[in-house]
Amino acid sequence: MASFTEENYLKALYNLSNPQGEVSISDLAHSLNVSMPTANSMVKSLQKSGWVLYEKYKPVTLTPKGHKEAALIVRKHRLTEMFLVKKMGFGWEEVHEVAEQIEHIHAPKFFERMDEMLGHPTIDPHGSPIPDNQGRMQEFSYTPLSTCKPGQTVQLTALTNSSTEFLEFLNSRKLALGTQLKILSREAYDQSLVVSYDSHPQETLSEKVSERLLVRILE
Amino acid sequence: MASFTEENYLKALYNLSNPQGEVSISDLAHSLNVSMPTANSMVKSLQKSGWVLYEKYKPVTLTPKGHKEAALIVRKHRLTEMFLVKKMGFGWEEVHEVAEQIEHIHAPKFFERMDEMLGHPTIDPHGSPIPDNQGRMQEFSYTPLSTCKPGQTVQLTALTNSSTEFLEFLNSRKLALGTQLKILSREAYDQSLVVSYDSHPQETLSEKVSERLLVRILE
DNA sequence: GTAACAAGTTAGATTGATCTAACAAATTTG
DNA sequence: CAAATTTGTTAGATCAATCTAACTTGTTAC
Repeated sequence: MASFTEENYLKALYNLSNPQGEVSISDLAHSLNVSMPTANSMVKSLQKSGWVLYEKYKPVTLTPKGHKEAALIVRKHRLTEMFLVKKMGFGWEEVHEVAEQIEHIHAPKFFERMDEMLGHPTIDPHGSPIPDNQGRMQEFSYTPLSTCKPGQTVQLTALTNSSTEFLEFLNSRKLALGTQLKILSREAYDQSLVVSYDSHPQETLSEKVSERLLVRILE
Repeated sequence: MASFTEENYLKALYNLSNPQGEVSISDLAHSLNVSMPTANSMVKSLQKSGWVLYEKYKPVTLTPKGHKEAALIVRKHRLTEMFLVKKMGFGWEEVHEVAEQIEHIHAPKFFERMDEMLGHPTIDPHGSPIPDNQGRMQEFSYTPLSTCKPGQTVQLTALTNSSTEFLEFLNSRKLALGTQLKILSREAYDQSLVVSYDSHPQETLSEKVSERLLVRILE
């Protein structure tokens, strides 16, 4: 059984993995706000318990066991976020910190009930996929809005960043998952995009914003 | 800010306090399943942080600050139990362990929402009072069924013990909070009571059971 | 290809929470 | 009341998780 701290390391490794499943000690330490020696010694201990593979001076990779454990923690996190939004009336910008705590609760039935009450959702309130109860996560291939072309119509489907500040920015522009956007033009100088949607005939989105918005191209 | 462990000590002190608000080190250690030296050293550290009053070889008492903190943890525990039963379909015998974990979540709004959704309940699923958001708890003066007399009609209002086993026993006899019982007779030998209620014309309850059932006398 | 820099490691200390062994104080009991 | 028992304390060790300082390895840039 992984401790609270170990669970946080596993989750960080899961989220930081590159396509080869590798994470550097320095990225890990950074992401968890601990020093490199701390991350280093924790990785050694995770290795002893069979959660990760690790060799001196090499990047860390999760074992299948570690990968599944991490995915199930992410599942609990995302189910919780969905529950807070859909069943308890929270805004999508408020749920991260609470979910960060509730994801460590050991009570399978509690999360199974959430899952049922939500009708077995496959994405969380920010469009991120929810791993299934075996820890398998389907990969969506969404396009960053920043790579779309003027004239295209797209639908906002997910975010690459779910910080409170970003979500509050989206709220202020009335941008939500599902919103259909028409791309009117791109400013060559700073790559900002001018778009229209709903009752917003013209709205400018900086590149910083548009690269964090994932969309499905409609036409 | 109290740690997870400190919160458990505060809650134990709250629950174990005698009418003078005192708790012995040995009761505390017992209740938390730690050794006496552990409880002793933790009490010293709780004292340094202002949660308890303590002198060598004397019982421990909570300070007003400690008492309020403990009451607010108990509030989170009992609100959670009620939420699990009323909003998520759990049985009253299943909720203790989950609530034991969720009570440590730091997220005022999460518990405020539970409270609202439940309509500001004053008792939990086992009839125990829920402290208000200032940590004040109203005292009910219920009567143990064991002290009632044949001929009386009473209503089951709370329990002094909420162990899974006891709750499952009550389930098996279809005894729930609110059930009205008529006391038919008492067996002089073992103090067991014969009662009738609902569609149970005759049911025998041992003294061990009847002293854990708290009732309001109707007539 | 070596110097500079970034990344990773080792050593050693600290803190919180726990333990056992040994001793001391308080309480109960014959 | 003195002996026995229970309760409480001190001392010293351990383990998980963290740190800083100092050193080593690997990578990058000229």
